Amino acid sequence: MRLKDLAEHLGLSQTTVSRALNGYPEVNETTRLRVAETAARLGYRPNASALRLATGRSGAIGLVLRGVGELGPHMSEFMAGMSGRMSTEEIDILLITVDNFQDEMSAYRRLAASQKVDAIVLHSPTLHDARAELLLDLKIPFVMHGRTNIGAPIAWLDIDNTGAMERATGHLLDLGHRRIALLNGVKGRTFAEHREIGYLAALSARGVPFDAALMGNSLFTDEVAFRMAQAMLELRPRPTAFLAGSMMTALGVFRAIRQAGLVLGKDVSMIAHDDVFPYLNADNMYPSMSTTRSSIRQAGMRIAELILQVLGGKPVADVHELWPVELVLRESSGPAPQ
Amino acid sequence: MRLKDLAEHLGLSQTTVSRALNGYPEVNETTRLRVAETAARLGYRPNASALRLATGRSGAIGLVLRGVGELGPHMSEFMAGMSGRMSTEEIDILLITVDNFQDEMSAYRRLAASQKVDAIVLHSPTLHDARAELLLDLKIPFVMHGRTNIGAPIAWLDIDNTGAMERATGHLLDLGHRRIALLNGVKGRTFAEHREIGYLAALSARGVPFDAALMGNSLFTDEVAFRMAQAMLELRPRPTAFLAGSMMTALGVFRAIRQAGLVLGKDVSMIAHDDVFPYLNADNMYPSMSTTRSSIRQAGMRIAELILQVLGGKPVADVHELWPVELVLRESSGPAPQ
DNA sequence: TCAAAATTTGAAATCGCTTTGAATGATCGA
DNA sequence: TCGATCATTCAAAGCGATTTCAAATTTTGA
Repeated sequence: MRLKDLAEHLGLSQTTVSRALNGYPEVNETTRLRVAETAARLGYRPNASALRLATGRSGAIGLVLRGVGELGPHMSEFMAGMSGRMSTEEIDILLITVDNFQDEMSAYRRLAASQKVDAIVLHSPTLHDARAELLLDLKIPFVMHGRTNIGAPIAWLDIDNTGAMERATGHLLDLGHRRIALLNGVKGRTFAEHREIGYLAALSARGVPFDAALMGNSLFTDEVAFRMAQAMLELRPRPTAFLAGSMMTALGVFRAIRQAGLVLGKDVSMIAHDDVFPYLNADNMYPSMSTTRSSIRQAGMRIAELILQVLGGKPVADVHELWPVELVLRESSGPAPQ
Repeated sequence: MRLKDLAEHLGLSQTTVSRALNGYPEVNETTRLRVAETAARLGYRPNASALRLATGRSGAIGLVLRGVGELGPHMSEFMAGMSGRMSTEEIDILLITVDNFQDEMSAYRRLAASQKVDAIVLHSPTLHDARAELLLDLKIPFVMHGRTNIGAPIAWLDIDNTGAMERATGHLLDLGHRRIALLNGVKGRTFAEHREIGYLAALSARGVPFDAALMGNSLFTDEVAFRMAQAMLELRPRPTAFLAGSMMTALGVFRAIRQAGLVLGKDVSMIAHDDVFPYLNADNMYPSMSTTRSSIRQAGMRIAELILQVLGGKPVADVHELWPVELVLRESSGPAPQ
């Protein structure tokens, strides 16, 4: 069913039918109704490719994932949020995976040249993100989940990682902990750097010296977290508290603590960052987990909204959101042991 | 940079340039080289919309997720596999989320009418899947992850859920367990029904009666698993073994076991189904988890391959794959307590 | 009542590519 | 040597929508 067929069926020109369906004012209300009714009855839908070619808009926004490994629980929650919002607008998400940084860059070039997407979502930025510069250069609209420091203004949404970590660390210090381990994200990523800043700020505010052996940078998986925590627990004096970068990390740390014959919430405290996975609830853990909490799904939803704003012409310099992070205290964090 | 510009730049017609780039035989080799070199140098890429319109192929395959909740760890692993394979072919994945069954059906109608995708991946089928019938009706190629029972032949890839569950249950029975709880997936889903069949088959083969109180059907999340396991552990005589439908489920069961003051692998056994999440390793759990194991990521990869075959014209009746499932015994399963 | 303005419709150009059918010049065979 | 064949190129017609510009019809106003 093409527009042409529909038009013939109605005894009208393609022009009029097109206008009627797209809500242009210069079409008789009676005609519009007749067209709308017939189109619905016959199940007409404009051919997406033709529409895109004619309008120049692709109706899709791109998401490039580095290494198939990036499509983990964080990303899937984020996407769930994004796509929930986008589906309302008949905009879909184009998913592309690449193996390395070089491929990611050329993926953006391809996307730009082939005009497959109207905008791009950039995630997990580094402090000085080359991808953002490229997209700026390619003049393809984008919104960043996180922040970066390049010359030009860009649209972003981020959570207050520094503040969250400063509060969490400060809280543990107030409970008497002096050896607090930080299992942070990969070095160079903005969020990890921000968290480190918050951590260090809290330490120095209380005059507690920083010990490099208590800081680890890695992916947020159960396994590496387990290994790092295990190693740290062998230090003497050993850490009495852990700051876990994610719930997956927390799982690994938890395992290490138990394996060392220690009790979480008594011998060792932990505060984890919780991105709010529906299938892994901090409240339901045993003991329940103290967390710094911010829904990554909501962030995805909001970023979709911001993209629409940017596409709608809002200046990117005005599209900045810094979300506060809750500190939720539960059983896993308590006073330092004597 | 349009084809036209490139052609003018080269002093050739669009026809020749197009042919040269697409590897048609009727173009002089010297010319082809010159075109290819110039195109690369100028960074020419055909406009995706125009190309799609001209060829009638959209270069994308669709994935519709029901309820934002479906985009969980299973799906993200599956997608990682798919997209890894697809990216080689310059085919991208179009992600659409819907809120309910009705919306999912109309999403397919839309996809078909607007020709946004060349094929669709159908997942989590029911025994008699209406979506498959719709797609058949809409004449849009698709491959199913799982199986369903509709009249016509369709392309599918599935794992041997029945066999896996039969072996796992049989193994527990051999260890002396008589009250074995099954935390299965949602009723009506093919995989859950298949697992139930395997479970019942093993029971009846050993003459052990089935107790409906020991079977639960639900989503695979930590939380519901916890609650169901908790309730089951209050039964007298209580179950001495659990079959967990997923690793998330296993986490919840584990919690319930601990909370009941029992020891996993001694007082209670458990075998979980492991879809192989890179961030949640059965080997690394404590105690390590016995599993029925099948990589959902590999399934995604393979399904991408199958889609390409179907698009290439392979008859769907010839596209069937049933993957065996490993049974990996670790510490969480042991002899029934006396 | 009749020209001017407003309303409603349609023919044709356009988007950027592929592909058909024709044209050109070079090569071949007898 | 000359028509037939082959290799190479191109002009133009699609693909299915939107949109410009013009035409037809109706309404308005003096």
